[in-house]
Amino acid sequence: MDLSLNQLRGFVAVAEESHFGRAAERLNVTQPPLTRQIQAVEKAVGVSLFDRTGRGVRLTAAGEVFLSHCRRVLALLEVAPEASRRAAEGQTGTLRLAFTAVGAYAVLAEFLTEVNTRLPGVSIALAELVSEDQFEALGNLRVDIGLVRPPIPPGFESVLVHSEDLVLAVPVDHELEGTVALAEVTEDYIGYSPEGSRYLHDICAAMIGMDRYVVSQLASQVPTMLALVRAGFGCSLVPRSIMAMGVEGVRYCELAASDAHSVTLHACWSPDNPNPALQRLAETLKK
Amino acid sequence: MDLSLNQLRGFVAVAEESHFGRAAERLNVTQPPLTRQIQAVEKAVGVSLFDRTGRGVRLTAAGEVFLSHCRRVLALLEVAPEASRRAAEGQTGTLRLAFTAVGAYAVLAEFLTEVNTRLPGVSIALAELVSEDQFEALGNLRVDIGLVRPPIPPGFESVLVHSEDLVLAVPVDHELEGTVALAEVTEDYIGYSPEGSRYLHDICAAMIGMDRYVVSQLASQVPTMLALVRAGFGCSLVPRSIMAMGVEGVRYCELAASDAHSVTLHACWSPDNPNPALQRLAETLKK
DNA sequence: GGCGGTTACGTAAGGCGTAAGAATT
DNA sequence: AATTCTTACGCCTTACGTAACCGCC
Repeated sequence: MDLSLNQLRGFVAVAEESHFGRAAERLNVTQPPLTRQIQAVEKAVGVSLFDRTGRGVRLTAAGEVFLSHCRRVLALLEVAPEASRRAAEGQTGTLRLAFTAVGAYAVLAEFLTEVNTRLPGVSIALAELVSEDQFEALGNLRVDIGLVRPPIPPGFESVLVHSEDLVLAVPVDHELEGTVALAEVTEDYIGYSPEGSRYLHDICAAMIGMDRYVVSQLASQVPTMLALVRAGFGCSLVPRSIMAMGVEGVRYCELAASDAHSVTLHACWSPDNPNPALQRLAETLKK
Repeated sequence: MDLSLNQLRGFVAVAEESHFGRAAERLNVTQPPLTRQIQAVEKAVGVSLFDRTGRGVRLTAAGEVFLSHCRRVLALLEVAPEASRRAAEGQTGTLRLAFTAVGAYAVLAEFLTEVNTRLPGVSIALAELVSEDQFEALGNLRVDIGLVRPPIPPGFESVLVHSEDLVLAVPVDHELEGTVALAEVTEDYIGYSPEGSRYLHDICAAMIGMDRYVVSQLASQVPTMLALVRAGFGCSLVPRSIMAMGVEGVRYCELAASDAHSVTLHACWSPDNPNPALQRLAETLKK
C-alpha cells in the first residue's frame, strides 16, 4: 500500500478542520472518501494520526509531525510548476560564464552587472579558462557563454562586448613620453604567448614585426608582462583597460594614430545550447 | 488535470536514467505508462521537461528545476512515516514544561537534563506559571508537565521530584548564629503570599503561628523576600536550595531538628494527555 | 533495420457517491 | 435523538499491459 497526494490533501484538510464533515465540504467530496483516505494514510504510516473524540477529531503528536511533512510536500508541489516555467523562460536558473584572465580585467565586472540586470534571478557560475578551452567547453555545453577574443571558430554565435586600443607600457624612467610612434621604440618587446593569447600575439606581431617581437620572454599573463617591463626587459603593448590596474613602476604611452590598433572581446555561445537563460541573454545581446 | 506521485516517480526515474526503457525497467513497468506519465507531467507543468534526442532523452533547464522539487517531495514522503512513528513513540516531538519561579531555582536545571537524558530528541518548551495556572494549563493540555508544590488536585498524576528542608534567612549582622530554634527568633517573618505560594505559606504559618507570621509584607517572589530580609524587615524561612543564590547581605541558619520541616516539589501531569513524549517520560518517572 | 519513444485498445483495479450502520453525547 | 464517523455496495474513472506504429541513426 502506498500514499497518494489525494490522501495527503484529505489528511491536511481533516487536520485543519478537526472535522471530517467540514473537511469534506471544503474539498467538495462526501465524508466516506475522507474516512477511507485517512484510514489508508494511518495504515501506511503505521500509527494513528487522529484521536476520534466523538464530536470531531484531534491530531495526535504523530499527526502533528505528519501534517508538517504533508504541508511541505504540498507547498513544494504547488510552486514546482511555476518555478519550472520560470526556468524554461530563462528567468531563473544558472548561467555558466567563462572568461580569460587577460580579458576579464577590462569587462568582467561590467558584464556581470549587465547580465544581472538583464536576467534578474539567474545565478552565474564563473570559470576562468584560456580561449582554447573555452571553445571546447562552449561546444560541450559545460559552459554557457564565454568572453573570448577572436578568432571565433565556426559554429558559434557571438557579439562584440568591448573594444579598446592598445597602449605602450614602459618603465617609469623610460625616455619616451606622450604620444609615441612604434618606430621610435628601440627596446625589445615583451610578447604574448602564441598559445595562451593567440589573438594578442598575432596582432602585436603584425604591428611590430616578428623580428623585434621575439624577445627574452614570452608571457601570457599580463601581470607577468608588466613585471618584466618594470624590470627593464623591454616594453609591451597592452589593452588600455590594463592602465586601471595601476601597476607601480610602469607607465603608459599613447600610440600615434597611424599605429593605433584596437582589440576586441566577444561574448560567445553555442546556438545548440538549450539553457533558456542563455537564450534569453543572447536575444537581448544581439540587439 | 493534476499531478500524481506515480507520475513524479516516473519523471525522476526517466530523468536519472535519461532513457525511458531503462527507467521502465527500474520501476518494473513497461514503457508506455512512462510515456503517458511524462506527457501528463509536462502538460500539468506547462513546459517541456525533456529534449527527445533520438537516442535517449535529456533534461531541459525547466526539467532540472522540476527534478529538484520532485526529489525533495519524494524524500520528504520517504521519511515522513518514520518521523511520525518516532513522534508516536515519544522519541521525538515537544514537551511543554511549566514551573513556578520559586520552585524552579532548586531543580529546573537538573530536571531539564534529566528529561533530556531520558527523552533524547524531544525538545522542551518552557513556561513559568504560578501553581494555580499550572493545574489549569495541565488540565487543558496547554502544558504537558508541571513542577508544582502540593497540594495536587485530584485527577492528576505526579511523582516527587525534590525534597529539601527549610532554613532561616537572616540579615548578615543578625545576632543569631549556627543552628537555631524558631523560639529564639524575635523578629517578624517575611511571609509567602497565600495566593501565589499557598503551600509555603501554609507550612510556614503552621511552623511559626499566624500571629508572628503576619508581617509588614507578604511576598511570593523569593528574591523580593530576601531583599526585605536584607533591609531588616525581618527574617524568613526559605528552601535550602535558595542558599545557592548567594544573595549579598543575607545569611542562613540551620533550624533545630525539632523545628525542621521539608518542602517538596512534584512533577505533575494529566493522565488524559495524549502526548507520547509525556507518556514516555511519565513511565520512566514513576519507577 | 534496429533502437527508442508514442499511440490504440482491452482489461483490471481503485476511488467516488449513495445508503445504511455504529458510537458517543 | 442528534451528531459524527464508519462500513457496504454499485458505478465510473483511471492506469496498466499488449500490440501495433512512427522517427531517427
